Amino acid sequence: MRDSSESGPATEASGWQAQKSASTRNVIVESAIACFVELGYAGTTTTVIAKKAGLSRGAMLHHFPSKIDIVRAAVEHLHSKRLKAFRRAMSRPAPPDADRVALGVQAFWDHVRHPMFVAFFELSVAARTDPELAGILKPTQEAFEREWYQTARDVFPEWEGRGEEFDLALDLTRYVMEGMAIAALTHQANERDKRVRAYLAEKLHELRGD
Amino acid sequence: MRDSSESGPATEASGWQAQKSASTRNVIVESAIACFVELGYAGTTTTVIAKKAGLSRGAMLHHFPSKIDIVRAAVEHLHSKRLKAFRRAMSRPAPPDADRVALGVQAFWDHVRHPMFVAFFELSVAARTDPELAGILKPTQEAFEREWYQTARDVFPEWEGRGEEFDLALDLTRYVMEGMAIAALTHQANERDKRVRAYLAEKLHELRGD
DNA sequence: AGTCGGTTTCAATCATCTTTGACTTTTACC
DNA sequence: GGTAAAAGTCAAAGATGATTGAAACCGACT
Repeated sequence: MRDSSESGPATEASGWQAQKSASTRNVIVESAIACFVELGYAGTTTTVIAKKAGLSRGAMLHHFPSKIDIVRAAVEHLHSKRLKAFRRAMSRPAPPDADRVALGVQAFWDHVRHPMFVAFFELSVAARTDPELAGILKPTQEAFEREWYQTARDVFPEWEGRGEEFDLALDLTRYVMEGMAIAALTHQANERDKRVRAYLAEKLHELRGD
Repeated sequence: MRDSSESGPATEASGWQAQKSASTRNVIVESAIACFVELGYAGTTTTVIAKKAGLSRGAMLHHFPSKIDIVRAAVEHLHSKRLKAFRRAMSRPAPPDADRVALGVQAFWDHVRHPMFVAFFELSVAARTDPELAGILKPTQEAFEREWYQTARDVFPEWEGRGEEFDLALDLTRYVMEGMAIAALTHQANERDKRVRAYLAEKLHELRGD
């Protein structure tokens, strides 16, 4: 991190303490996310988060007065990181003659295989029967959905003007990929899945008008 | 597992008490399944199950000494009912000139929209981070997967000989449908989803060689 | 310079609540 | 009367949030 010797207009977090505090909060939040992945949402207790973060529970509860505050921060953190990674993966520069559809399919597949997707998935499932969590998650989910559509439009501008086919392509991609990723959480991802992804790419080409 | 000393395959209740006992066990198991749907796996406590079943906890624990026993029975119950309903829906008689592919898609869609799918889904997600539950669920999941492939083969015998396309069709169908159903658990199922299903049916026709 | 007061970070303990499974008692049926 | 079903009571374990206590740090003042 940056040191504080700079005498510039440090509007935020100029103090050493504030910086340390921010860092600690970050550790806590990332520990919580790791717990969602490893232990599930239900198995994630404040005790476990604190242990993984290497703090006492009391210290943690100083930064986040209650568990729901940690969850709130984790959702936010997760969202921004996931969105950034997704955008970067989708809009990775490619040679002009590359199969951008296939690359996009691969990028989406990598996205849903990432632990962050698992964490978000755990939260989504828990939110189905937990209204408070649902209230926290809802805006984030909607934002991500909007962003995913926008990113796709940016990456495939030539698709403009074929709104029907474009929407269908996006919906289809999302459902196949998410269904496959979720199934792969329980049993093992196998060779046949690769074929499904190849088929999907083929059909996306058709929908684009190739 | 008090295997009564009686000889013969009289699994059905012979005595009045045994019959009542079986009936109560059934009520308990179905209450547990309803709880999975309404409250999620984590939210399903023995207290809630007993309340929904209209029994005292003590009475319930007489029939199922521990919570895991209820879960075990619920998984079994769920499996057999789900499998039966799926088979019936898939192999429903249709007029000879009907679009059996479209009917199959619809049947599968109805299947994943059924509360039993939600219950099973909750259990699957919980099993990801709960080895004991995973051990209970694994054989059941594998059995259902086998049965789904077998049922599809029975319903579409003309697909025989096109193994590659057939497998692809089944995988694709499953992933699209499950992905769509799971997404519909959080946000609302919309009109565009209908289009995706229609598209899926169209592509299944292609894969069959129509 | 050096010390004092106050604040921030971290640690530990406590009381409360929930869930679970064991145990005991009452009721109903054969 | 004896046996199974149902109900009620109990202690142990775990999780949460609040409170108290200790250590490090910052700014200010003599």
